[in-house]
Amino acid sequence: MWYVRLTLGASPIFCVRGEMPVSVAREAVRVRDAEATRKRILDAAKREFALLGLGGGRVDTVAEKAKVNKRMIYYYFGGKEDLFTAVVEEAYLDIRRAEKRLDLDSMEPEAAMDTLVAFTWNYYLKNPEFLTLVNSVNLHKARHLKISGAIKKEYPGFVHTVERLLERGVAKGVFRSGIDPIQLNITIAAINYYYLTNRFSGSIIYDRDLMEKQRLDERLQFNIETIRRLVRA
Amino acid sequence: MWYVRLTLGASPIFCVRGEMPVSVAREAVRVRDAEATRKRILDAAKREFALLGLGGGRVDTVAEKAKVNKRMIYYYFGGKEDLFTAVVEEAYLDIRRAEKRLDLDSMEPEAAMDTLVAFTWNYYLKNPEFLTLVNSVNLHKARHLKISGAIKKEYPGFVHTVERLLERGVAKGVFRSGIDPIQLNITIAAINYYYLTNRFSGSIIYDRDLMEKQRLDERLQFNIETIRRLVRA
Amino acid sequence: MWYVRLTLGASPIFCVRGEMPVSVAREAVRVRDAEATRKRILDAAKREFALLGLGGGRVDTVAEKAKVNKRMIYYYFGGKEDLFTAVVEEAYLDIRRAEKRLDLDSMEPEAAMDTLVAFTWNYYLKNPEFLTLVNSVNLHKARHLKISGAIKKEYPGFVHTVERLLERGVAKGVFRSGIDPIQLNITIAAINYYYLTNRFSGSIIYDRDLMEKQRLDERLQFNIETIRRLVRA
Amino acid sequence: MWYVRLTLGASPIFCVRGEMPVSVAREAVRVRDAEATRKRILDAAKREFALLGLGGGRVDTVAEKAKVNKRMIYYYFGGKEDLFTAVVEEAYLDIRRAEKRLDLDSMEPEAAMDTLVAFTWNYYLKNPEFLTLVNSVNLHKARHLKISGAIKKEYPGFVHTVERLLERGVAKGVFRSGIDPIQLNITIAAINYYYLTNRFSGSIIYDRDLMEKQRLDERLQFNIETIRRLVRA
DNA sequence: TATGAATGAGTGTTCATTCAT
DNA sequence: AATGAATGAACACTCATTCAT
Repeated sequence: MWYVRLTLGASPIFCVRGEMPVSVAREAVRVRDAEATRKRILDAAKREFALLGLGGGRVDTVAEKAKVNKRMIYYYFGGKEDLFTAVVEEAYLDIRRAEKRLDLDSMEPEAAMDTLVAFTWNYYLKNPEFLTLVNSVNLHKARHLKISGAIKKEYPGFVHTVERLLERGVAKGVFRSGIDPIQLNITIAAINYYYLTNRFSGSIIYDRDLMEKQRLDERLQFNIETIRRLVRA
Repeated sequence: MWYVRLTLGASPIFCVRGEMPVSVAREAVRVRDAEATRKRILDAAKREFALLGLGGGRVDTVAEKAKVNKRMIYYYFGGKEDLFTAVVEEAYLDIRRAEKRLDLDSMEPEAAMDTLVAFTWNYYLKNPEFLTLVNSVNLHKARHLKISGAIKKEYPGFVHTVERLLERGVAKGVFRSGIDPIQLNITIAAINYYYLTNRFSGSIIYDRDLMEKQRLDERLQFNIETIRRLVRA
Repeated sequence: MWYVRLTLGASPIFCVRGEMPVSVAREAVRVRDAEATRKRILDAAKREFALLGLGGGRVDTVAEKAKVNKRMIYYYFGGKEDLFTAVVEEAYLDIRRAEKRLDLDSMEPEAAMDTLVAFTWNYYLKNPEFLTLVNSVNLHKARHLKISGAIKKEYPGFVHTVERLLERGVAKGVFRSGIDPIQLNITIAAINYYYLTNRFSGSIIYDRDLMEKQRLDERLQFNIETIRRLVRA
Repeated sequence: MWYVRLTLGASPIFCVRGEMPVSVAREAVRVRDAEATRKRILDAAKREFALLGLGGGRVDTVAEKAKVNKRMIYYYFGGKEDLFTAVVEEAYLDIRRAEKRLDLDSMEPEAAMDTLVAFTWNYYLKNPEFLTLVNSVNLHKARHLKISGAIKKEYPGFVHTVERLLERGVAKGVFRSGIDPIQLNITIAAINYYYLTNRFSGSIIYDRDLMEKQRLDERLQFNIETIRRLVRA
């Protein structure tokens, strides 16, 4: 669509519009890439919401960070809350995709368990936005998680993987029986998550820089040991 | 406790105190009371910030909840962030005060350890605002915690208590040696905290109501067991 | 002057301009017009700040007077102080533009000097906002003037004009030599400015309506005479 | 008056009051000095309003500066505008009192005229608050000056002094006749006032520090010369 | 698909002023 | 004469969202 606007000084007088002749369009049209724009918005939003939460995050800032017109956020996502929902969904699917790549089924039970703990630790360490996003989700009572069907489909598979892992360990005689895979799963998440999400208050309370390289390595070992002792026969 | 204060205009002259006779208490009248107003604001703010975070919490709502004029918040606390700081400080001191009352030093090491886990669990369960406040503090990189000197004074004592507890267990031959009290402490907090703070997302992800009475009891037992196995010789 | 702009979406393609045919002008329609909105805000702000000063002027009132949404003031100017800065800059440039049109260089020195005094008087008389704006600027120690580069560029030219005027008068033998053009300039401004800016207190103090037509004419003559006597050989 | 207040914890229960027994009063009573308090408020207010104008000046700040309870301002002056009125009145009377001390009547006309110009210059230079106060008064169309009767009584005397001075000069043959004493008076004020009140914008516009010692001396000489030439026969 | 301009309801904060003692 | 606590209206400024092109 092209426009012809007639203005008197700075005041617009009238305006007509019509179809763009092909020859002009060829030269004038800027490359527009819907999927890339959507992705840029989503990435920017993840950073913004991770940094300031849903309440503190600003639509304007997201638009700036994504280098898109603010209007595009509404075009692609509908509104702030929907954008947040999309960010959360993507974050939850991302970690699940990474977990899938672990292929725990093909490892020995003990090694698989250590691997799972180490993976969780490293994922949280390298994707700290995930932690604050999960906190934000829970601050709002998971209202933004309920909507998403994709997540519900992905997660049972994961619990099942841990269940199989426990069963294989019991069969091999290295894990004790009767451990609830969900409780275990929560505990693995907990010991990694808490240390990192509360690293700021922790560093003050315990008067110790929890993010020093050596401290981090220590913590991972401590957590692996905690889970080993929890599951062993 | 009652007080009699003799003042000349506004200048205090002297003050005595004693037990309140019932007959007078009956007639107690609400008048201007700075300390009570301050407290009402602080309580309302704790609820508001716990519910919506620092970014989402509204000064107007705090004033409404506290039934005070909005201006009073600025009169007593200076501003929103300072109010949040005051809320956080009080929350951290509250849990510390409760911990102190446990008197772990007078218990056998094994019982003391179970007690500590159970106390942590129950405190979080009954004071869920504490969890969201801590999350908010960390979302803002503990900026609001740094200022407070009172907190820094209180906490080393707690770590020391756990340290003594571990030492006593080692001496008795029931705990293994070489456990870092801070790592242990973080783990105890983690396994209780994570389950409760992420109860909403957890209930969806695991398709299980994590807040059912029986589930809660189960989790406490699971956590006690986790720590027992972690520390035992 | 009219413009025809061809745009593809929002991207300008080409633009031509020419004289406006009357028939089209008649149908002129108000549409979205950034420049006009900006101008309306600036005009309203000038009136508001001139009336009540920077401290007393209200952003809300400016928005009302300009018939724009209050948000637009922040959109176009950033904030109250920046708006004031813009108002001040425009006011200073306006008087300079008017001074330029005088073309003192083409007049005989004596006439040019009288003209300059009369111009200053009449400009202040017809643009009383300028006087209060200058007062406001100085109340705030010219903080809002320092920023503007455009003003600094414009003013040396004016001093130079007066300098040339004095030189021509000296050469012609009608003005005495050794007069500092800046001191002269300040005095010309002073005798006109003071009478008008302090017209309210003056009318009370001297118990005389300083703004009566005859009084005003008298004052202009008095001022012309003052400067004549000051510069004459 | 003394008070006995009974409080339960922090909540006040009841309160009685009575006359202070003399023996206690002797020791407890703080010196209270109404006139001194009033003066402190007035001084603080003059500084505040001179600095920020009526719109920008804050009652709180005045109270702080005066080290009195804010309530006292209302007790002594009624309100902000009344306080401003009082400040303005005092400022106008102060300069009149100083002018009176000049005793121009006992000097030769030429010397008296120079003295008047120099006095005006020096008074403005040493009391810059007077200049901004006058500006503020006029910004508000002298609304705060109209009320005051004391001023109206004082000022005619001054005009009369200048009138006599002119007459004496004419009689002596050193001043020309026909000069309006009010116009002269305004001009004397103007050339001193404008330079100083607009010192900030002037220093930028003319790219010259108008407040340098030498510049100030120059200006005074320039002004004396201006008036000499204006009045001389 | 993309954009600059516009909006109304809020958001933290401050103001001059008054109350009760 | 003096004070600390309290108030409501207003303040500058920001928010998520929509309009018109």
